Amino acid sequence: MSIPRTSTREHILKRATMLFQGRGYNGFSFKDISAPMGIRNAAIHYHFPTKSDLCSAVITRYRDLLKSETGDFMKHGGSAKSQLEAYLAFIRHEILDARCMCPLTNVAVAMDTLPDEVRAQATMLSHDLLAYLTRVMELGREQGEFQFNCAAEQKALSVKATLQGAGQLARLMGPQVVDQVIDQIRSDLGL
Amino acid sequence: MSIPRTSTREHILKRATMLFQGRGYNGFSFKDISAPMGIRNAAIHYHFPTKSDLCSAVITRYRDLLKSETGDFMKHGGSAKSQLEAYLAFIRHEILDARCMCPLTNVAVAMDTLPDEVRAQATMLSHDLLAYLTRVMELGREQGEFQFNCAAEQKALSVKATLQGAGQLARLMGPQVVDQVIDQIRSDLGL
DNA sequence: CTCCAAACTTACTTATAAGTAAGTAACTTT
DNA sequence: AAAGTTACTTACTTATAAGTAAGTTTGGAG
Repeated sequence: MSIPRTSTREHILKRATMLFQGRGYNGFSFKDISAPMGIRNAAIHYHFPTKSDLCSAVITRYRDLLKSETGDFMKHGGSAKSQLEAYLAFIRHEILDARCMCPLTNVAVAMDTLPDEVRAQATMLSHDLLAYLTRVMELGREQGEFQFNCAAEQKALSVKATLQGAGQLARLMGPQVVDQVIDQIRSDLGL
Repeated sequence: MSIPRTSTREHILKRATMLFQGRGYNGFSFKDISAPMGIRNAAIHYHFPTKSDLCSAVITRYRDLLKSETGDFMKHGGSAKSQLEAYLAFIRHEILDARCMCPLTNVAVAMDTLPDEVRAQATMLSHDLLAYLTRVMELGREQGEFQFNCAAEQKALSVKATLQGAGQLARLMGPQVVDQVIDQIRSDLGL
């Protein structure tokens, strides 16, 4: 080889992310990554010994992304409404443009067939995400931007659940579902 | 063989339903059905020539069940609140007791890897379900039981999305998630 | 009693999956 | 310049998947 040695690993991770979030753990194989890249399956095994390692890395990466995007808010607070809108825009983009789902969806579905490590990473992601959304809800209510009368944790859970469902229904019923559901979330928060 | 000839087909369908709703299309094989039943894979192929036929039958069955449970209400109306509660109880049972998801979840996740026939059945199920929930919302508002200020279709969509998400999050974060999310749905309807 | 069809089993094929071992080209260090 | 390390490839193994063809048992109809 000659051209882009260093970026192969990143390339693999990106394709694995698309496939994992787009089809689920059992819905893709190493070939789906290697063939379009013009490499061999063994090259993937070199960077990620097992499929478990590969998919764990996908989720870890997602967690890292989330952490870097929300770290500031988690520490110092800020506008809850703009945080929520940013997260909604991110999810909207993943569903409509990338045509993929939150990793939690894919893990939940295949739960019983997954390696422990993947499950463990997903559990951590779920807690990261819920902690973040809970903080957003909490501060949003304090700041008078959001209105709801239950625990912030419960509201965060409900919002996240609704967004998870939106991704699914969009695939079956069409893209317009996403904005309808997102509007309903806003409306239920008094926005 | 000697014992229960006639019920083999039904037995296969029941196991396939559990597996399909529990692990997704790509998360189980014929062996997962045949081995615990003490039969051979070929026996499954006798009743359902392909995996596509089998999974289509699973969804058709689910649609038939829904139709028979909701047919009366769809034709003559009735108490929307009791209809909603019945549906919530059904979903709650599937998640907590049967530990499985709505077929729509599993189809949506594996969408790009599924046979056309399975996708088609799932699309029909999604419209059946949404039509039903829309009717429930519509009548519930007319009867003064529910309160919301958007189209009944949109509210139904949002409720369904939230329930889909509840099933996923329950697997990752624990069973208590389900009742929290369901309570939030009630609350958002003014119940 | 015989024949026949329903409901299987045995035995097989073909395809694809994840994973491994050994070899190789190129850059890196000493 | 020699030796080692990185990043692969080739070639393979083992397991499992869906699906098929041909044979076998069993209960019932004529």
